[in-house]
Amino acid sequence: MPELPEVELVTRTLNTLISGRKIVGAKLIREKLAPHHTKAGFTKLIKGSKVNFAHRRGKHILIDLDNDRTLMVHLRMSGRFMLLPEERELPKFTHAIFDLDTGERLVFQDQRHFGFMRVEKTSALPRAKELVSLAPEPFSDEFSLEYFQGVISKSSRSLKEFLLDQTKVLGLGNIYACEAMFLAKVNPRKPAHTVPKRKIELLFMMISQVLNESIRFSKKLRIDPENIDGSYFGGAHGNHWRVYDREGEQCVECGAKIKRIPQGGRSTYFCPHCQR
DNA sequence: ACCCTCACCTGCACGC
DNA sequence: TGCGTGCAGGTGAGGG
Repeated sequence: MPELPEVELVTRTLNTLISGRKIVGAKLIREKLAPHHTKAGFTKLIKGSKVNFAHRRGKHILIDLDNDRTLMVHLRMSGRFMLLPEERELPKFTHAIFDLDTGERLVFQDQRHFGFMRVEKTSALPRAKELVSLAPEPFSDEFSLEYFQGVISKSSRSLKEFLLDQTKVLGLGNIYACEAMFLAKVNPRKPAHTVPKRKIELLFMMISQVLNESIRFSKKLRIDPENIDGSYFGGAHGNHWRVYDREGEQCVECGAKIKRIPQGGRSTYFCPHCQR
């Protein structure tokens, strides 16, 4: 489910809950969750290590262990972690379990089976194929207006599809892409390279704004360790989307009806009057 | 190198 | 009630 702010929240929560903990047991239940490993190999790489800290790159969660290994995790649509008491029954769709020295279990649960894990040498992380072609982090200096102008002017895809391409712009998903385009008053259907310069600048600022405001919002939330799924925005923030999931409702700016159109097999929500 | 479609899963909300 | 359809906050493979 998560986009960058949600992944950031999950990462921060994991850091609080499990850094410094020893992993006394690791079990891969659904082998396809970590297709690069066998069940036994997965256990061997992790068991007995201690968690140094959790960080992230884009929407990938990176859990550094003290044995020069990093557990890379992508939640995709429905992956989540749960820190459960020892005797608690395992939830449906539990695909991996990490036993901690506290007696608790960190469970990875994923209803749709899209999630992904891989253990990689920490020193080799920068070359990991999942990470190597990702765009710069949106809050880094490298993600500059000049960079953004450069990539947007080379893309002939629709603006919406361009914004979802993690090798061009990192961290947006379907919601924040729609929200950023709405704030910048840009038409999601226009080929990316035809967006006028002034709107590119505005869009660049709005990308930061939507990501930032959600991260700020997430810092006020109290996270349930038994449900670290990053879906808190849906509940607490759910009515605050400006256009996303508001088909047929009135635009908060002009009152026109919000439209939903398919783009790249997914729904784009926008105001046809404001975003021209 | 780019772009497009499909594939990966389950569950839920909807209309008939 | 049941069944079929479309949709869900993501990406990768494989084709052109």
